[in-house]
Amino acid sequence: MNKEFEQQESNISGEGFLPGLAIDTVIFGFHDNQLKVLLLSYKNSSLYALPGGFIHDNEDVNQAARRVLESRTALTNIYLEQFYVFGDYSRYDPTPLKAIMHARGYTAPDNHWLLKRFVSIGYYALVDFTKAVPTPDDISDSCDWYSLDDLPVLMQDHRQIIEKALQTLQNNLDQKLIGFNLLTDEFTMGDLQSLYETILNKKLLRAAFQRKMLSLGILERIAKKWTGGAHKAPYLYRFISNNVTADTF
Amino acid sequence: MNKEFEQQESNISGEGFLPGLAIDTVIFGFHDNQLKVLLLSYKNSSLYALPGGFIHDNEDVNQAARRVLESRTALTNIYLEQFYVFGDYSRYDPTPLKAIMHARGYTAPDNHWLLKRFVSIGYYALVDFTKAVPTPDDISDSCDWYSLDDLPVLMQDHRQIIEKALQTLQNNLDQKLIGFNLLTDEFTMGDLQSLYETILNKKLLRAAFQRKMLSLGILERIAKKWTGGAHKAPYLYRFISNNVTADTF
DNA sequence: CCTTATTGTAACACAATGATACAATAATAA
DNA sequence: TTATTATTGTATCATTGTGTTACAATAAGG
Repeated sequence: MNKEFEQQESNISGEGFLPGLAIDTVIFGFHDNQLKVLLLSYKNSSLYALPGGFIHDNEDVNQAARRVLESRTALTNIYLEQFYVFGDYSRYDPTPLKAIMHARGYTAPDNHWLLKRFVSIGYYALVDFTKAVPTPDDISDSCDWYSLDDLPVLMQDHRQIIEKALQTLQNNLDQKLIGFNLLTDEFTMGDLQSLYETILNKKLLRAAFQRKMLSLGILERIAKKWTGGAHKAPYLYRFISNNVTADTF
Repeated sequence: MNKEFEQQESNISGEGFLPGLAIDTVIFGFHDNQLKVLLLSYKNSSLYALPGGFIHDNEDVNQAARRVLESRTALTNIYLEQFYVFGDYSRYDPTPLKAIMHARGYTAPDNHWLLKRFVSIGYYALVDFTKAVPTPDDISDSCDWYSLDDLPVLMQDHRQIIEKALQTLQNNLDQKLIGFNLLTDEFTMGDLQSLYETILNKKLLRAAFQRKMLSLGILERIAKKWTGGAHKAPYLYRFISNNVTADTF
């Protein structure tokens, strides 16, 4: 697990992995009223990238995505969903990976499996920012949260992947009730509204929002939260429902 | 193009194709108030299958799906959308393809690329039943429409693929306005309602349906249609909008 | 011209949402 | 203690959307 990439690197033919197929995961978190994504930065390189990985030849694709997610966040039972396959030929560009391997002191032969064309299956995950433990993989310097409106320069088409993941999240937010996965277990109505406003990138009417959320019958009102502010204390709520982890099928 | 499979068959290593990656296309049509899908039946076999194919190593994945769609329907400019990647390990079963090749008098070596594990990218398409020209591929006896509620026994997990495509279509029907792609250029409000009822599998109220559709501002009222029935003649409508062909990105 | 079936739409009830208003209430200061 | 302040919870009303019923407007056919 620790020297995973080293094994992949020295495994020139890619034995044990599905060839040409990768997973990229957009892991969303919410903090300081900002939507964040988890990004890796590679050693000896200025490149940032989405957490990703490859699929073992005896492993379900969804399971591989979950493995990637769990190894970068140290969390299990997380909302995770496929959203798009990125398969344009124009994505094919072995130079970044070649550079990474070169920086590691490894010169790959041109027919190395990692330098061939890859099709990437995009997943997005929604995690509790306070619970996730960002964990670099073995070729990364760092694994950290970056605000969506202040992203560093990303490898390949990872920026478009994030953009598309965000669109999917926006589309799904009202239908599937998945926003709660981004909050802590207990939250105020203000927290929830702020989350919705951030994701949808628009202001919502407080009274209507609260009425609608309460009418859904999925919130349990707990206790009051004394914030220290000079005003009425908000209630805390908890999300009540089948703890959907998705994978959809 | 005509001997496409023969080339794939004799090409033991799968040179020129992305390995382990396939496309399956659920092509929907609407006729006789029934939702239909296009299925192939294989020569010397009782197996039915979705139209599918492989991706050339210099071809966009979406383009490959479009190529498959166009070669089975003889249509261009069709609504086509990715909906799910089927990547469970349990899908892996080389026997059907082995049987097909065997029936063709070809005995494949065990390491033949077509007998390895495949991950399949599911697409669905919406076509005008009256315009499509079902066209078998070179290993098929037939390419024909089958009603969704009377499907033959299908290869591998193709039945689940259809089921999932239908769910996606149901979910998208109201949001994206794509149902029109299943009708002829001109249609009555009754045709449209019947289509919606069939896809959603529930009765809709005529007055409310008509009011809503007209309020969307996407229908142009043409002329009246004299059906020969002893009653008021319905108007014909045409769908007005950006002719969305999707691929989404 | 009367019957029949179907279409287009009006009319009303009810539900959902937008918008405004206001009472309730924690802290702080007077 | 009491007034002040900001924020929360919810009532209220207007507007819009949808469910439901009803009915006038026809195309045939007798």
